[in-house]
Amino acid sequence: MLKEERQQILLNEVELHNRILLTDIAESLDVSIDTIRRDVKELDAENKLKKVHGGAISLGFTNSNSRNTNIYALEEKVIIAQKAVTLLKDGAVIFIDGGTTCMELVRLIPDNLNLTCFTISLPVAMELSHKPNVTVISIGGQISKEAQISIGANAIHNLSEIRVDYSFIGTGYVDAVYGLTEFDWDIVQVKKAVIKAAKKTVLLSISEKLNSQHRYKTCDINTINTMITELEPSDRMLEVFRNCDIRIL
Amino acid sequence: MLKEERQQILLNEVELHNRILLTDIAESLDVSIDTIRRDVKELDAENKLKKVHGGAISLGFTNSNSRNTNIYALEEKVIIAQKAVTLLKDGAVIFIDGGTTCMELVRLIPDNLNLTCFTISLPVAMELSHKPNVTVISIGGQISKEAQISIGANAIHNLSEIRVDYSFIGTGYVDAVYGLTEFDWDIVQVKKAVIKAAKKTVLLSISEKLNSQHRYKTCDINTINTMITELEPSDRMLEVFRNCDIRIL
DNA sequence: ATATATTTTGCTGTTTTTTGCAATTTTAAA
DNA sequence: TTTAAAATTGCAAAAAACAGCAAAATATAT
Repeated sequence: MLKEERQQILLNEVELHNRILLTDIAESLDVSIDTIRRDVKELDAENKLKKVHGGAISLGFTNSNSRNTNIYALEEKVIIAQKAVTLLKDGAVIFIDGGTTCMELVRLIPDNLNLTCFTISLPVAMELSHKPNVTVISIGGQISKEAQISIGANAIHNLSEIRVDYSFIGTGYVDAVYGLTEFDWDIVQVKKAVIKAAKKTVLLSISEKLNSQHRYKTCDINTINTMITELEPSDRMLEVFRNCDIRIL
Repeated sequence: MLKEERQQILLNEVELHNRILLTDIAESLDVSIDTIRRDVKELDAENKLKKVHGGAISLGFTNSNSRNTNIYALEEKVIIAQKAVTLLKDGAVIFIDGGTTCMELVRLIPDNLNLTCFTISLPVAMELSHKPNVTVISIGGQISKEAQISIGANAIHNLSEIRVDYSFIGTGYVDAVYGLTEFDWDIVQVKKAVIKAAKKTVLLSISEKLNSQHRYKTCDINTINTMITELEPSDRMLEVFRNCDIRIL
């Protein structure tokens, strides 16, 4: 295999998942980890990606949620997404939030599934548009440069005029007592509108975010109808949430 | 075997597989590896492929795979985009259409320029969101899978409520007599709304599209205030347009 | 046709690049 | 703090590139 090939595969993987683990790539390409490490170092020097401890992340991703995002959590997010797709019924009308976990959900939507999807996220809309049987409706508004989602009064107004079966949302922080919270005020406002626009709200959150909180509150925990984490529903970490009238997958 | 023959086989292989290994080719053509090495060196010098350690890769290898930049008529589109950026004034409020030519315009927007940009295109919105001093507003609506732009009643309604200084638009076909035309009815409707929303409309079009027409009409040619092609304004191909009260760049 | 020049090709030894390994240092998580 | 994973460094083996040379093939001139 040519070096260029390998590096191209690296870039594709980074672009696809926003992040890679050196060990995973080394194993799947059957080369030593040192080789991958050197490749990543070169690509970083060429400004094609950003090297981080243990892996690499895409450039567009560096400034966005760097502190909020753990490159190791890819597997967890895929597990969550796999659970979430089981909720999708043919012909459903749903909303999909931005964020990497929701993005994994979108990638796992089977090609034969008929859906109508609303979203505020530009990357999600782009990815959805490749699904042949999904009708995509983008919610317009001012674009948040960090999150690449529509925010502001216009987005909220547009959301006020729709009603979907399910909303699949992410959150910055979640806690049984303080509910869903965010770092950013504008994002909270949009999320509130998203929740209001849905008959049922499904929260996708890696366990790492459980029992954490921040400045601004999106909603109480019992506003959420279903919570999906990568943990087993019986995990004792989820005990506090089990008393909140939430279905846990 | 003739040298030219061998080099043509090399190029075909590169085109077909995007990459070749010198050892493989040498073996399958039953010549020494040095010969292949020399061939590749020549072809590289002629810019027919790119020589790398151990083999060769096709010229578009790095670009085409990572970014989906359509290299078709790229040169011309960059020239057009360069002319278009000169129209951008600090603090302007503009609309940018979808399409590869408009995408090039976005890429050339200088980082220090303050702008407010409306767009119906998902890729344009994504690219714009990387510009630090550009406020991006995405016009929502149903997403056209082919064009990756918002179409439909909602998009048109949203456009009806804005008024920008300049609209930069592309078109499928343009003709002095038949005006701007498209293959797709829905896209025509959105473009009409875009033009209505702008004080001045700037058409970006490669010369290849001049004097071509299709089924559905967006607008008359004199609705356009400025037309930008990659040709010199004095080019005789533009003569027919010069009588239409259009500024030609 | 013959001799000469030019190009092409394969071979040899040398240099460079790539890659994997081991020892050590650094980093980050418990 | 402790500990495990990851990064770094130096090194050596293997693969590839390179330069120079000579033989073979082709072209050109006499």
